[in-house]
Amino acid sequence: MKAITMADVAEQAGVSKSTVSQFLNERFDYMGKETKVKIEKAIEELGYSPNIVARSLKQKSTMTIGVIVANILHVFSTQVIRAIEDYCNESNFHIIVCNADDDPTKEKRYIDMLRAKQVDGIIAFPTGGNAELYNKLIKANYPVVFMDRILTGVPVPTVMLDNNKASLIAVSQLVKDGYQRIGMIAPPLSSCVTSRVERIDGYKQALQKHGIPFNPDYLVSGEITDLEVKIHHMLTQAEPPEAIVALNDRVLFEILTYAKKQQLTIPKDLALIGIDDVSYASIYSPALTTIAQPAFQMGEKAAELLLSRIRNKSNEGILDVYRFEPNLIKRESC
Amino acid sequence: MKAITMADVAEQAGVSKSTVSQFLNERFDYMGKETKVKIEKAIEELGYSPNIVARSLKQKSTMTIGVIVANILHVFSTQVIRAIEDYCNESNFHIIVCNADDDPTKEKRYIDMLRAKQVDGIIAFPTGGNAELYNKLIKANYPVVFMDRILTGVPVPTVMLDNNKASLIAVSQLVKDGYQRIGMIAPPLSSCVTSRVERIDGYKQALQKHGIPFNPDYLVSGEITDLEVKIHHMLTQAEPPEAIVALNDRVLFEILTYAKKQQLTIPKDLALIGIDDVSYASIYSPALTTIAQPAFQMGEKAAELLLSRIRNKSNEGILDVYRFEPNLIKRESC
DNA sequence: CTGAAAGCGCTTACAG
DNA sequence: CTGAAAGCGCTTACAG
Repeated sequence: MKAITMADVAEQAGVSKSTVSQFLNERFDYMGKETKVKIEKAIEELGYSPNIVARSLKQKSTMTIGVIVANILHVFSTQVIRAIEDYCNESNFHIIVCNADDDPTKEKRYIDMLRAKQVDGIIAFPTGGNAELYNKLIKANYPVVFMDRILTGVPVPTVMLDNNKASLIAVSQLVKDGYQRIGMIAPPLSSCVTSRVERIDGYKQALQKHGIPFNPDYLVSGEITDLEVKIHHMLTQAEPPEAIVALNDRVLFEILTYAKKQQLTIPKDLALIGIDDVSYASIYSPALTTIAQPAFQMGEKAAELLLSRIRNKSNEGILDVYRFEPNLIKRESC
Repeated sequence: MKAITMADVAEQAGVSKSTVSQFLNERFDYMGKETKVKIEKAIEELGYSPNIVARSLKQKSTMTIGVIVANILHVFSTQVIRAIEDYCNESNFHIIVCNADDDPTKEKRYIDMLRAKQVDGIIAFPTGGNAELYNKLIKANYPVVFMDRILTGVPVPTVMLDNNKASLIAVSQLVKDGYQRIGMIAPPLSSCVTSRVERIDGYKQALQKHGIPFNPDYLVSGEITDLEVKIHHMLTQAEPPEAIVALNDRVLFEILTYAKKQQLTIPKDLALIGIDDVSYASIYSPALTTIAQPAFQMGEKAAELLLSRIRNKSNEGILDVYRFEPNLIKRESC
């Protein structure tokens, strides 16, 4: 584009660069009315727009943050990003979006580059492989907020679903509906994905609470691609579960795929409840009972935490884990 | 974070800033081996990482681009963004994601801010309300690529689905399946959303091609929230359509909601085919026949076009519209 | 009420 | 093979 700079405006208006800068930053306290008008006119005529890179260099603030998710294609991440973007937009921040794909190497590259580009802070779904790096950032008082995953030993404000409760609600609902043989199907359990670990723990605790002994044959976890076989195995044992909690949307999808293929009738042959309110829950037959995460509120909270950290420059009193309530949406699948 | 600058590295290594800069930019042609080692060591010891903002100011390139979508929550946009991000990541670019919500004012604000932040180029789903602004950018030789929408009079490379063909495939499939009374349901038709206009045109042309007269009562369009009433009206007329083409995923959702509520059996009571391959198409009962957009290829193409524009600084020969083939995925709903 | 000057952290001819 | 110097386009004390 054109290369109109502040110097050009200053010349055109017949004032100094300093004065133009004052004008742009709305420091009008001592500015003559005439001066103001002259500058306004010059800006208009030249079509001047300030170079924010130059400002950023001087002010050490870029008004942009980085958001590192596992994969933007996951609906939860998309919703969180949308909420973050809305919040940032109101505060005149922009967001750089990065997909780490649960790969610590990729995550590290992004963190380093974002830092080099001087973004004012980072919101991350951490992979778990860069605890040390994050700790370095924190020690340097760099603003970081985590989402969905807790890294032990990394003291960062973290926004989480109350996963334990989500499982409790799910199991309780199934019990209430008269089921006793309740299973859970889960993705692989790497220990860094806190939400998964917590949901499984919550499932076990909920069973206990209801006086149902935990049966290891009723808990299946594995890569999405292997799940079909494992589900088959689980459901064809001597005394299979009558009801299943799907740990997340992608597991639910696999169960539904299996159910369709085997022509199982839901909930008669198999009752279902899923954590994550999938888009098609209400139009499925039967409509699917789900437990929704308040993704937008969670994203907004993360943005709020980060921006307040950025503005206050302090690390005080916000090293907590913020828990959000899961919402049961009762439909027809159990 | 720490405030280690190139000057610190230079001092520590006992060389000048220039030399450090040469080192960082891998201009090793004339650099002594010893010097190299000294600098490497200094960087390591100090944990130096260059300030890219400073570099950007000097080089007039930020290695970041802006992506303005209508709404990241639309699945197509999410997929396009993911593809763009992947492509950019390979080329060491970052993306700033913006939601314009089909609001020209919001779009303008984003464009202005992105420009001010000196992003190297913009990929947009344009709202249609800022043709003039875009033309200014283009005249200033600023790299812009459009996605999904054509603005007449704005000469920019544009990535599009062959929407006409998508409708043709849909109608032809329905005809082949023995349906003659074929309707289409669509979102509102503001003239700027090219894809919608083209799909409707395509629908009409396809009917003609198959010798079926166009019946205005079989074409319904309106706000998503009003669609249920309109669908009801359409399907309860004397001789209602036996089959329907859903213009996009959101329309399809409304039709399915209606069908479930009215307990219509698909395809017996109503055959369906949807443009956009929705996530639940394969697990729905019956599985839904859809026409998929190659969203990832389209996003990749947009990124490729933009980056090559950025690198070549020329506007030559790429002012075309790039059309992508829709893919029929035949399932059970028609 | 306004301007001259220094500085943010780099890069880049140019000189030697 | 390396360094001094100017400059990218802003902001910010400070002087007047």
